[in-house]
Amino acid sequence: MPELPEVETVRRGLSPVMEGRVIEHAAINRPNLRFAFPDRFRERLEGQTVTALDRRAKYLLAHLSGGETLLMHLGMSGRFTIVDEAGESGANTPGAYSHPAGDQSKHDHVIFRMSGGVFLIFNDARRFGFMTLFASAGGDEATPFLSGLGPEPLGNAFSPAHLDCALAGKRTPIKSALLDQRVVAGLGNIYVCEALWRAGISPKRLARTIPGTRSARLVPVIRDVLNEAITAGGTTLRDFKATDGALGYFQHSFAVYGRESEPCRKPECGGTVSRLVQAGRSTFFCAACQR
DNA sequence: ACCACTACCTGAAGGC
DNA sequence: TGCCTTCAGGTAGTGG
Repeated sequence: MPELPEVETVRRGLSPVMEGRVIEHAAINRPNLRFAFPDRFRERLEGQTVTALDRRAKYLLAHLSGGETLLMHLGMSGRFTIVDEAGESGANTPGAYSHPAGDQSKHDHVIFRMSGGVFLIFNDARRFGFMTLFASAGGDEATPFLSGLGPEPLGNAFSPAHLDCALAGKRTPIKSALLDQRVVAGLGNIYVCEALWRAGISPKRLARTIPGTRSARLVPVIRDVLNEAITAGGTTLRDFKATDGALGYFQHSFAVYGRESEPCRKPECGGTVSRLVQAGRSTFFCAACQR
């Protein structure tokens, strides 16, 4: 599910039911997701007010009044659902908040009850997601999950000059380099494929051949594709939903992703989309117009 | 230091 | 119907 546009869609959905509210109860239904939850996780969350909900790359960051920040990653299958009304089964009773509606849904691993009676349900079938806490005062350096990240692709620090520098000398294919969160933070498999198609750059080209005119082409199309996807509410491939259940619709705008053996959408190109595997991930591209 | 590859986990989809 | 294989939006860790 979640690359930057999907995470941003989730952030926008959660923001009104998290910011300024207190985490009254936190149900942690298993000891770990991808990693173990931190010590005393529930106790450190309960009673805290969420002062702001931010996104950094594909991470959601809930800043807490007590000086810690809750870091959340959706992995491949993580999703948040907002449930407004508590079920009839005494959700106000301490200990009875495991699931608001009682319809035990598999893989509902973490449930927050916020002040105002709203439940936030984190469901993650594959458990590649994770949550942890770190000291807010330390900033990005306070957690290894953030400390090595490259710039936000929609921010000012992401520029052709930055890309030139980050890609210089790299012998890995540009496709893999753009998936490296140290180069630029937030791209995933879909948007890298789409951006390379827009820039007319072959995914097989070595990263070190990009600096210069190709970087200058790449930076604006990366911004464009992410902005368009955010506007579309992200991409729904099989199960991504916003917190209110809305489906993303950027998948209808794909030029190459998932379109193997279909015609290239570039006018006059006449090529066919092909698929290859790079670093264990599918790459979709048009060999005719991507050089 | 770089880079490629595997592991982590479940579920959906396709072939037989 | 059911069993088997393959594939999936990510990233930490390992080993060459």
